[in-house]
Amino acid sequence: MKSKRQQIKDHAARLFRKRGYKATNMRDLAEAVGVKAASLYNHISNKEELLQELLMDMARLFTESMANVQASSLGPVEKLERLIADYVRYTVEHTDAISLLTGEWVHLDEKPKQEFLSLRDNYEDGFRQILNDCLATGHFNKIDVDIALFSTLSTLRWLYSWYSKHREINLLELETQITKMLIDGLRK
Amino acid sequence: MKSKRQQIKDHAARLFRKRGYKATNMRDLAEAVGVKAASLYNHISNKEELLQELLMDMARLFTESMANVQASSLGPVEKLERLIADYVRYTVEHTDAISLLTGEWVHLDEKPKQEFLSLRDNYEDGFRQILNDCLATGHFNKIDVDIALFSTLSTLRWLYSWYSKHREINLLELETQITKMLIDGLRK
DNA sequence: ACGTTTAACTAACAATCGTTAGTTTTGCAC
DNA sequence: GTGCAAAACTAACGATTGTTAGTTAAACGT
Repeated sequence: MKSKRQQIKDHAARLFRKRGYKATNMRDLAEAVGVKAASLYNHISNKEELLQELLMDMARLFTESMANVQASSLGPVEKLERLIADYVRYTVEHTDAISLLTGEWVHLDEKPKQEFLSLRDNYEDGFRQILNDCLATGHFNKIDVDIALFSTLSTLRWLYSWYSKHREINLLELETQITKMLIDGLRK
Repeated sequence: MKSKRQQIKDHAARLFRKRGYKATNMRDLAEAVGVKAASLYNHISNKEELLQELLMDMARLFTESMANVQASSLGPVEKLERLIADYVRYTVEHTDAISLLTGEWVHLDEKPKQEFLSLRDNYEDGFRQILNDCLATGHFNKIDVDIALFSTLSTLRWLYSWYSKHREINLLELETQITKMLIDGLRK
């Protein structure tokens, strides 16, 4: 059974996603958990800690994913496929928390915000590197690597919203489709 | 010279984007405009009206774009190209307001929220229709139209954030690259 | 120059928020 | 059953918020 702290974090993720961090108050969060507001503070130290942990938990997941891929001996395209597959899986498994990555980090205090953005930048750099290796194989269209990176990450970052309306889809099928979409593109 | 009301809306867009709607207070907005908070109410009726108008102004732009494309006699691929070109142009011309489309609409009251989402759904439906026509020409990979739609719109919706870090790029060049990226995809 | 409208200001309100203090209840070790 | 720690509760605080009332200054047509 999940710890009370984790239950609070789960409900927080759902509410932060639905109404935004700033518009979510501790009394509503408490009600969702089934408790009075003051009782939350037996398990957490403050509101921002919740956002901080939710974001950092996810950021660490992506950092791990990147480290594993980079340490592997796969070819560049297989590496790209692995990154995409991880992203899709994280999205399916942590839809609410993942959704916070897009916009809610602006509400972090300066220090944790920089920490978060730093991890995010590292991930992007790793992604760019691998994408660059892919383009260099000659099996891809000549396209600006920054544009390709941005477009790919955009699709992945929005996936949570699409997935929320298509929960019935199979994880593997989703991975396949997204990979095909991103790597093969539209035109024959 | 811009009306005071428009100046307020411009500053609101910038602040709403930077800190989020809920985290932006009327005193800070007033200071940005160069006025005391109470003075804002000589030009606007309340805070939410600002968000509402900013979002609706953009939504109307997209509705127009779609109507024009649909009324044209272009082929499906040209229609798609036109939609993409419009989106890119709007992003460059109204970067701050466009950025609000992604997440800040959740803070609208129920009625304007439904109105906004309705326009958004109509746009998506129009886009899906045209994308479907494209796929039917046989010059594209066989791919789920919902996935293709989602991926395409994701890229366009995130464009503002990429553009903000690459302001030096030429509008036409950006249009070309994005179109190429989205329509040709990565692989030869 | 004068009167009127427009828009600025000061001050303060009512509501809401995150959080703390102090107290009571719960649940488990023995 | 008793004692103790964990976690719930009530009540209230100080700060911040959007907004209004009432007043003064600026701008403009005549």
